[in-house]
Amino acid sequence: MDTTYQPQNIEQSWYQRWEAAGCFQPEGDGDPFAIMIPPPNVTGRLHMGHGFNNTIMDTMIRYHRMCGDPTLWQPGTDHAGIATQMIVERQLAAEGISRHELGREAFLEKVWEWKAKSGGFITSQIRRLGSSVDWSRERFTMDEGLSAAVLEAFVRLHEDGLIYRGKRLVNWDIQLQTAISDLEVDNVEQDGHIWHFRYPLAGDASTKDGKRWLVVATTRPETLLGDTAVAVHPDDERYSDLVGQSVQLPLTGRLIPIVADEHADPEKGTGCVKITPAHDFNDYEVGKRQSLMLINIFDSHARVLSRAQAFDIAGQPLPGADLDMPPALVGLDRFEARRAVVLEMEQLGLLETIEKHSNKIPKGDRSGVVIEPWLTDQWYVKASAMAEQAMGVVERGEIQFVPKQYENMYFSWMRDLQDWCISRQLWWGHRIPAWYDEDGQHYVGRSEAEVRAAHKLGDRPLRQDEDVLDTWFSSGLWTFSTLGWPQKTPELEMFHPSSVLVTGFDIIFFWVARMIMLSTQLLKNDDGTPQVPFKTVYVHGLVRDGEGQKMSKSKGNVLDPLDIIDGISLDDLIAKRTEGLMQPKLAEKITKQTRKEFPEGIAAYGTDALRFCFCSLASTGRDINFDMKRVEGYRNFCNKIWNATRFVLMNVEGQSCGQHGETDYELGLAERWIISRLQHVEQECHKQIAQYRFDLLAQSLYEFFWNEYCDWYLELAKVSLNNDSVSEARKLGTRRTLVRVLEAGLRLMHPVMPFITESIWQQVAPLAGTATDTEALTTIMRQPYPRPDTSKIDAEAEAGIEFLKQLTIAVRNIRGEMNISPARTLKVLHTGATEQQQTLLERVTPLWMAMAKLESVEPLSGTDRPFSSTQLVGQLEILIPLEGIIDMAAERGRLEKELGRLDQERKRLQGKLGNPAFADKAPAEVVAKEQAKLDDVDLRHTAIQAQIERMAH
RNA sequence: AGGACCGUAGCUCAGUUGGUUAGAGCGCCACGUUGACAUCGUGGAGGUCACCAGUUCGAAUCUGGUCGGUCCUACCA
Repeated sequence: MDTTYQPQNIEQSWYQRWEAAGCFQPEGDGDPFAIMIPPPNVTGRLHMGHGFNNTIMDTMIRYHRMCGDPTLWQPGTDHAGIATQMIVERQLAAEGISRHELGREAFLEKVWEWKAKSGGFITSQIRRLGSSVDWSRERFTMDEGLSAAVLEAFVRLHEDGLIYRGKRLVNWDIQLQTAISDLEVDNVEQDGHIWHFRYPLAGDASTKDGKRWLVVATTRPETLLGDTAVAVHPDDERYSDLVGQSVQLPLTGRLIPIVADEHADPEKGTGCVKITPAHDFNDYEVGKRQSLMLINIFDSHARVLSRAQAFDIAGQPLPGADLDMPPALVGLDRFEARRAVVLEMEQLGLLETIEKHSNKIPKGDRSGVVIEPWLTDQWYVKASAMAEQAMGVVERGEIQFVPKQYENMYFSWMRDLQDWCISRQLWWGHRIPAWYDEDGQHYVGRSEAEVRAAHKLGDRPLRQDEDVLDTWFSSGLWTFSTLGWPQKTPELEMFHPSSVLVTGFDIIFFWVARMIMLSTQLLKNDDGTPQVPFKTVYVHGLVRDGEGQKMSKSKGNVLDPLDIIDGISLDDLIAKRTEGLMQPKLAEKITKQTRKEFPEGIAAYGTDALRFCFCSLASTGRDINFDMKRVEGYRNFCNKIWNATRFVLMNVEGQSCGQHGETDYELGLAERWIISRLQHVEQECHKQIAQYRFDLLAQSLYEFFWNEYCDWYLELAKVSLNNDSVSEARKLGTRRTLVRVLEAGLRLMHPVMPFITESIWQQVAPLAGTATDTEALTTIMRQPYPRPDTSKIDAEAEAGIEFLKQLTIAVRNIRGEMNISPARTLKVLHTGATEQQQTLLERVTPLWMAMAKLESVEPLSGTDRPFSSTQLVGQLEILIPLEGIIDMAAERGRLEKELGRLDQERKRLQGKLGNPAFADKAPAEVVAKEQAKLDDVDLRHTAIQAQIERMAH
């Protein structure tokens, strides 16, 4: 073995061997355990969030597999409709081609080409993370099978009346030329203005204060052209007599009604609101209530139409009511139109004031352009009934959120859920299975043939809907479409509902909620109740950089997990971070910042260290601030494991360590102790995995292996192995324990650190007598996860070694503080041992002498105390004679410092115990505990006081 | 505006049902290499648990408030 841990030498080959041997496929006949991977974008790249997420999932998966459960980790990717189409369009644009020139079919071919080219990238990255997914079951949302599931789901939901088509206001992305859902809109704070306009009253009406106009305020003057009413509050007395009258809409001359509607807030502005139902979501609602006409003034690029289109509130065209737009405005885009309208109004003397105002503007999360509420025909999923069902399963605990607080988030979103717009005006995606006849009637079915047959359409010309479905529609079926639904497959039977979904809170709405709705709607349990997609949702935080900033390309602080695994030079990292920026001028800043953050680039830490780090960060918080120093620390931990193994192997080489079932061994106190500690850590691991506390799992493993096994047991083992007076049976016991505890420890750590544990285990297992050769590949992956054996918990050994540790630390403390060289052996005297301590002391003295490098240990005889530095272990006082060794002043200083500490502690305890309220009301147990503390402090205090006095003479 | 979460050592974070001398890693200081490991060992320094009030014998922990931070939802005509 190398003297240091070199991850690159051990990681790559093992993954291939596992995969080739089929180790990732479900096996066994316990309780099935399944995780469906949140499908990443097929053409995407791995980021830290994936790294984190995969680590958590793989840890659970490997754990359950080792526990013997049939374990499925279902991998796959989604087609990311908008994102992928955008990439390919951009590539075409670079060649000066638009997708429309290419045509739909040729364009889709290009997309498939791109998918073929780049689609394997992310899956190879997942392999590098060590994720033990079942690749033989890999799925893609555009696969035939999953497409069939999408088709079936659409048709069934339509049959159940849960999918409908309608002309409604949608979030229209004018750049991408498609509708998007509410969730794909970001509201961005922006400085703007509010314009106050006069709308002249029609006829001879006037307001109560004698004005011949109403004043309305707006942030979007251009929508004036589409106004179809002015609203006032029903209880607003200022305008009550005007309700039912009209205003004459400037620029168009149209008469529009004054209506009474709760939407108008008398407190705000003048209390009058212009209503543009075809270009504002609130106004649309007013329009529904007041049966107003809808007037659409824009084309799909939000340019003013020459002739605005009128609809009734149901979306039926009112051709007679169409109207010409002011010629000067025709063809202007919405922002040009805004300026033009304001200018015009000003010239007409109808502009009252302009106020500065900051408000939130809806922007498309992909395109970044301002979203236009626009009237279009779209397909919708009805939310209400499904939402109720989806809330029910969570209320009843059929699905549990971990941490529980996310249930609130889920419920609050579900409670006022809008219908989900699922159609997209894209080409890349699942085409909507609807066909139209010449009259515009639509028919939904699994195929054109089915539609024709079902509706007796003969050979009438039909054309299929051009649009595709929202990617999240297919992702929403993921837990069961990947298992073969709508077929009744054995996998579906066995692994659905899946066990746990692991995801960040940021996609609870996008994905989690929709999966729950679609699964409960489409799948039923044997008793007919709705079937959930998973039983638990483990929600983790988002990985941020060391400063707590969100990682993003434009901030230039993204990290690729593979660069932490393999390392990267500063120059390469800068190149990576500044490549393909949306705003090239950021490059300089990013370069500077990266130089500062990683002056040496990033070292190669290996997958296991990174994974251990991710686990250690998986606490319950919402933000995970990633710190490279911690990865380094866990790389060092790997090195520790590596070198401890080297030590064990060196010490058992060529000698028996009980691997052939030998029974002629004896276990000493140290052996019994470490075996006992192993049972504790095993208990802890099961517990922490069960409660999803991977941070505490990591902590337990780290502490056991480093602070107990390495720091103490290995040192104690040296004492046994290097001592001629120790019997061969005891030495055998030591070697046996060294190997077996290591072997169990490797299995314990394997779910978190698959590579190092496997490569070491291959060497250790035969020595522990646990490896079997019955399988094609003998691997730690298929070994049982250690289960604690409580009969091996040994309180006596734990007390003994605990005592030894205290004795040893006491001597080390004196050495440290007195600056006594570790090379110098010391004579130690002791006095005041209780009977129990005396017994223990006798047992551990040989170990103590070796651990603390002592020349002799003897009881203090007579009343003559030599000048000594002293330490107390309970009642036992240990003395290290000072003569010729210690600086008297230093010792005095040390003692006085300790005395001061004890003084304070004594005061605190005396105060507490002297308070009758405490003594009377606190449980006797607690009082006794405090009293014992005080006794101990008193004892120490007296002893140190005495020592100081002795030094004074 | 409403809601959620958070504020613990210089940094990144643990801290179970209230009962510890408030912990870990990193960083810092001192000392230390004839072999498991300097990717190391030993010892040490470092905290008014954001602040205020309350409940309690006892609060980092429970309650209310203040301040600071993050995020979500809604609205801003």
